Amino acid sequence: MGRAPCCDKENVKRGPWSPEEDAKLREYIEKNGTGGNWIALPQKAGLKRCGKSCRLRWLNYLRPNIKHGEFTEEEDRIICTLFASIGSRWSIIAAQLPGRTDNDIKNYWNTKLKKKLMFRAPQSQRKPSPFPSSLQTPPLPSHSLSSLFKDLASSYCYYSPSKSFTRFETISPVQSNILSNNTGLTSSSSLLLSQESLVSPVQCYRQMKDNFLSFGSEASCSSNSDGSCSQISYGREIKQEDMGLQSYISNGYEENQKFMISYGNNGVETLNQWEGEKANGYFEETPLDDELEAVKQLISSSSGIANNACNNFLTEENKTEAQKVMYSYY
DNA sequence: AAGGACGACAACCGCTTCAAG
DNA sequence: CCTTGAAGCGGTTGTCGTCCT
Repeated sequence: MGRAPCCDKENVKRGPWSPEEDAKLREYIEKNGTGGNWIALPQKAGLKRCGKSCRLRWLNYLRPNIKHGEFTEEEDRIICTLFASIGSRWSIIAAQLPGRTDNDIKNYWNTKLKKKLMFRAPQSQRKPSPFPSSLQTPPLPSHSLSSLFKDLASSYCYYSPSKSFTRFETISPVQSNILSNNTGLTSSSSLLLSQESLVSPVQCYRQMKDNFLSFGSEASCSSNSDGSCSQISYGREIKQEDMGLQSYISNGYEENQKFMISYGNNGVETLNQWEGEKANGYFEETPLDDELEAVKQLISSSSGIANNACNNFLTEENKTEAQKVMYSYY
């Protein structure tokens, strides 16, 4: 037996919303809220629309503080980075872009950003990284976890040059052991993460003081859309939206274990160098041009990185390559 | 000027998730 | 546990405007 339809399709209006309908919906919600029941809302609001349609209209268009129009370069970067990390999970990506809706971002990706990436100049035509080798991604074993962290590190480090970092948490002995045993990283390695670039896509970070985050340390938490941290959870209790990292945490670690902290020789040094260079907007990976070709192929194929990321989060070799290319996009 | 191609984006569809009973 | 139904989500389609021939 199939599910009953959410509304009587014969008697609901479809297609574009008129200004009158918008006004009715806005007025009703501003006065009464959604009441937690979108199905009943259209009738109460005097609209001949499906509840789902009302919800979409409100969330994507009428809701206060919705941002329309051009995406900024910073937003482009966020979208690219997160897409490379988590795939087409637009709602999560949207949560990192205040005022943008998942629909907006999805449309923007499909119509513009994807093409922009596809037609990106090959590396040979881009400016070289000015960073000392110590600041570039250190060599790591070709272990999948290492690749995961390496990629996440390069993306997050790269990608928030405007953020002011003021504090650094060094790795604990416990963390050191875990890193050594599981990722091949040494205790002196550290990972810098900025608040704006890392948050709900993985939702297993711990917010430290002063805009600093460590990744999935003893307490993980889920984030709100404003990036704040409200719900503390541990290891296996992380909810489904944590997806890839959740399964990674569950399978690869004991509960409450700490992991993932920083990169480079030591945190302070890395931080200082970072502070000194961040304004330049560098910090790019240096992929080969054939890697760019790889990501182009992934994008153009129907089973591209989005599907890979969703179906087999952060384990596909080709996605790792795709990430590198995307990170160096700017 | 006509009309076809294309791009942008709003809206819909149908599947999944989740919580309540 | 199981069932049910609302909400959430991502993929797809529809529509409209603009550009090009």
